[in-house]
Amino acid sequence: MKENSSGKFSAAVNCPIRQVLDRFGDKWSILVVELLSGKGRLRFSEIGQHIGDISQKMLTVTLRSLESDGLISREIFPEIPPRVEYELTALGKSLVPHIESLTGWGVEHLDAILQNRKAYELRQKKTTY
Amino acid sequence: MKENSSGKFSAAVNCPIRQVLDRFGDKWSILVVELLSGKGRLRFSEIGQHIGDISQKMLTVTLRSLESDGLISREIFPEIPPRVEYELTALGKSLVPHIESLTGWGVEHLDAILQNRKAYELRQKKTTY
DNA sequence: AGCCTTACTTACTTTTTAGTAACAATCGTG
DNA sequence: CACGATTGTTACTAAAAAGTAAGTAAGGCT
Repeated sequence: MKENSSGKFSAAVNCPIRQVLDRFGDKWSILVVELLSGKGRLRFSEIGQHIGDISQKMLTVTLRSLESDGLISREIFPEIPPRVEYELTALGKSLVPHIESLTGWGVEHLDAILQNRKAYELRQKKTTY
Repeated sequence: MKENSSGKFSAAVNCPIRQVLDRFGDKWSILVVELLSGKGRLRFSEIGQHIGDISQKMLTVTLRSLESDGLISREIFPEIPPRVEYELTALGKSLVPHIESLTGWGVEHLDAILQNRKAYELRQKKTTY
């Protein structure tokens, strides 16, 4: 199953969906965007505390890539101990409703999905036996 | 940075956003849903050809998990060689607009993001030097 | 008898992603 | 003069995701 060699893409290779997924398919980016959307402006440690189980390393990595893409801004206060505050840029804010559209669907249909999964498992067991 | 022990979740642990990400953060699921949304009903090999660079294994895995969640249906035709056709269920179809909302944003802002990235790289080089 | 087809499955390897833990920088405080 | 506070970085490790390649089934065709 190889890439087709025509000039056009076969509905998938290098399509915009992939680029969005490559960017937001990671574990923390969308979570940080949503958090900053709800809380406004937060410092490094506050984001970590709100998320609860993110490591310092991944928080740094995630914030850097969001900053690099222009979705959040980073302000350093020259104090000791250091203080750094993050908030969504206009671009970041423009993304929020689209995330919430998706998570809204998730909330609405999560129960149905879990029930489907259970039913599927049962079907598998039956036919295996 | 540990999970907080209060009954409430700190805006993130076990929140719906994570469940959606856990489900659709993989490389192929959303792609398959979008494809079936556009093409209607497709057989296994056709999906593979349209996507272009998915392995048989990952296509099977992806289709199984989508089926298990009730997002797609699977019909086996008892022929030889075998024929199996997939299409979105009502639940799967209900997800499509939300995906397209997100990818629409991606298309609209991808250039800006790429430019931001470039500008960020340059800033890094300057201050490192 | 051997090859073709399609839709898988399985075992194994590689790649990617994330976690852990220790260290750096810097100044105020006890 | 060690310690704490905060925001990181770095090296190393573990785990998850994905890729590769070979095998399976079952009947039709030559």
